[in-house]
Amino acid sequence: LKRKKISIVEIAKKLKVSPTTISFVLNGKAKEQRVSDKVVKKIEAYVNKTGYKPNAFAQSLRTGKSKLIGLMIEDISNPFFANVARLIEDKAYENGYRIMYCSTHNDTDKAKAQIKMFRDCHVDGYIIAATNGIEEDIQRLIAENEKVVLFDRHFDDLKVDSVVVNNDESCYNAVIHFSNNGFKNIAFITTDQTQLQMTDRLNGYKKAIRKLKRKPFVRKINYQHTTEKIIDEIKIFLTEHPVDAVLFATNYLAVYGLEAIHKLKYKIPKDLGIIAFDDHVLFQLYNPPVSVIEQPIELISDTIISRLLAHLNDYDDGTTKTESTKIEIPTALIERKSSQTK
Amino acid sequence: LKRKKISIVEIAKKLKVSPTTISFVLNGKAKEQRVSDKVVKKIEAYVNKTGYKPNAFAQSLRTGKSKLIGLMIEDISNPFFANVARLIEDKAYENGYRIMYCSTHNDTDKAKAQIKMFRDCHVDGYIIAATNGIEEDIQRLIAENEKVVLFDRHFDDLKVDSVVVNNDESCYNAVIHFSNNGFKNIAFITTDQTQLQMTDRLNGYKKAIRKLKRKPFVRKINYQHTTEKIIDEIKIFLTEHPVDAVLFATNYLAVYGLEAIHKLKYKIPKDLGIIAFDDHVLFQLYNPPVSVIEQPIELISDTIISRLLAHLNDYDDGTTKTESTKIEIPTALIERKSSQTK
DNA sequence: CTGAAAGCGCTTACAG
DNA sequence: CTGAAAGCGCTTACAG
Repeated sequence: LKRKKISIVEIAKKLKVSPTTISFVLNGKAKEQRVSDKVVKKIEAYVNKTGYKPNAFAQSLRTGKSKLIGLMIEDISNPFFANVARLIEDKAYENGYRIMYCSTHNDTDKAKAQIKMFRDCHVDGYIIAATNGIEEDIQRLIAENEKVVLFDRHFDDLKVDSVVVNNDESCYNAVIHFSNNGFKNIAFITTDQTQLQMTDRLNGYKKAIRKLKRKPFVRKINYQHTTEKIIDEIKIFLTEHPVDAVLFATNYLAVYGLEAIHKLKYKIPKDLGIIAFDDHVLFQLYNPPVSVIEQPIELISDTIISRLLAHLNDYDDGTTKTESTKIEIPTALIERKSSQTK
Repeated sequence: LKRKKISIVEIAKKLKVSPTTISFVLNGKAKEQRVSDKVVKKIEAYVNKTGYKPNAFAQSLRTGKSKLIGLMIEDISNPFFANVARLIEDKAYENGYRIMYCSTHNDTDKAKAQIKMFRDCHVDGYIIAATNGIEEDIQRLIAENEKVVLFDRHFDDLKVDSVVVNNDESCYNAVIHFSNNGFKNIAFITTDQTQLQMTDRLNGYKKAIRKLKRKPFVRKINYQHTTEKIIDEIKIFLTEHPVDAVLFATNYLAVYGLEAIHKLKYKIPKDLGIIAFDDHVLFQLYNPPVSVIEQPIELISDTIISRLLAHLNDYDDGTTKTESTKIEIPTALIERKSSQTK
């Protein structure tokens, strides 16, 4: 019942040429193999007419390449990851690659299982927003000469491509911006996760506070807690400390923070200035609009996929070998109403 | 450099059995083929020790099955679709299937291209939240005996499994709930899209309004407009009509609506009652919390995947043939503060 | 109870 | 310029 797919051998018979010749034409080796123009035309005409597509399983089995890229992110419902995923997918497609997704929700076991899964699927390359505890697994991939690009988070002592933003400097600048706008007691609300990108953000905050000779106010929230509990914790923190500005280390913490502030009936920015790390559709809609440290998603995505493609092409050449490197991309501080002069 | 994957033939040599026997054991046909216990134990021990996984490309090439399901949704950043996707993926995994995603963003051309793409990838089954204009493409899949389950939207005259909620009745009930809580002039804000699930929602609203002998207030918003424009349009609609309650046909319209209401400085529910179709994390956080028509995501996901698996198993049997049917799943009206007695 | 052999649909050295 | 043949790693009739 199922429509039988036509094979290269059947086309060969019909066109009275060999499968070899067809394969050459299909893979752009017509010139190289000096296939006659007449034959090329004949084959191309037939393929266009019938819409013949080679069986990808047979190709992968034969060549050992899957034309598949494994993309591991934290959470597809986070707009940052959703957008990066979409942009990477588009660019990958243009280059003949397909994407296999997965979300880890910061679960180390899930991440480890997923890497195994990618391996079992013979992906040609890996793009990974790492969780804690998978350093060894990534180390193993590299040792086996797999093509890997990390992003959003990186490991300091791993010889691997990584694409990150300048977390440290971004937070430093945000605190200075608060200060320039008259805010004095500037707090930092972050998660209790020990991933490098989070500790970098904290370090940037601390550095600025030291520079300003101010008192630091840091609250680390347990990410596992329920929404309600997180909101409560932020409320309590804000009432117990004499702060007049808050830098939130992630967009979701800021969403919860806005709710806490609303419940406390604090006015933004009069009672409390706000900046969030990472944009969110709400921050533009909110009243007043919320200032953010914006990550340049397109540049990040382009950089990731370009690096990976470079490595993937290495493999074909055998001669060249792209060096692995850490690429730091600058953020932009979008100054909306929530952090303007009191 | 790349770690060479071990093959079934090499294992066969090492274990001094035939590849056939290993294949039987791996595919659970040991009993059926009366492979001796001793040999089964030997093979299983080796497989567990080495973590051998058969090459999926070779399997697919040989069997003609990919163990892949194509999942087409509107937008992965919409929490409804994100959650459905995650639940379906989990259930599919348990049954040995992997998922290939794509988002259509309601673009007919993209949807058509994606169906082709799924075909080229030899997916065993299709789960589709249809856009307009792909009725023929789905019709063609069915004609070719592909396994298809539609969800969220359906086509009336297509003989295909579809899993939808009772859009009509849900909106009817929401309007009646407004009325029972003392709201009189109840508006419906929806999109200008003509998909069946949207027109069903409108019909439910109209039916209730007729039943209540009230005046209908309907505003259809162009979904292509910018966020700012949509908010403006809602503001204008609310000021120009004497309404005291609004039922929003989608969660995103309600998010924009809340912003419009905020700008108008209307109090909820005193000045305006609110109900949204489909939940959203904000609606629980909002002050006051927003009543919603909740779609039972887990039941929906389970139903979709169960139906598809049933069809997929049909194919193996050859004898049974699961009948296609439309399954309507009831929603629940979550009564939060925003629609309570004025 | 077990194994040798064919074949899924490609690509690629190799021969001419 | 073109084609016959081997082989990627499986599964499955078939033979014993």
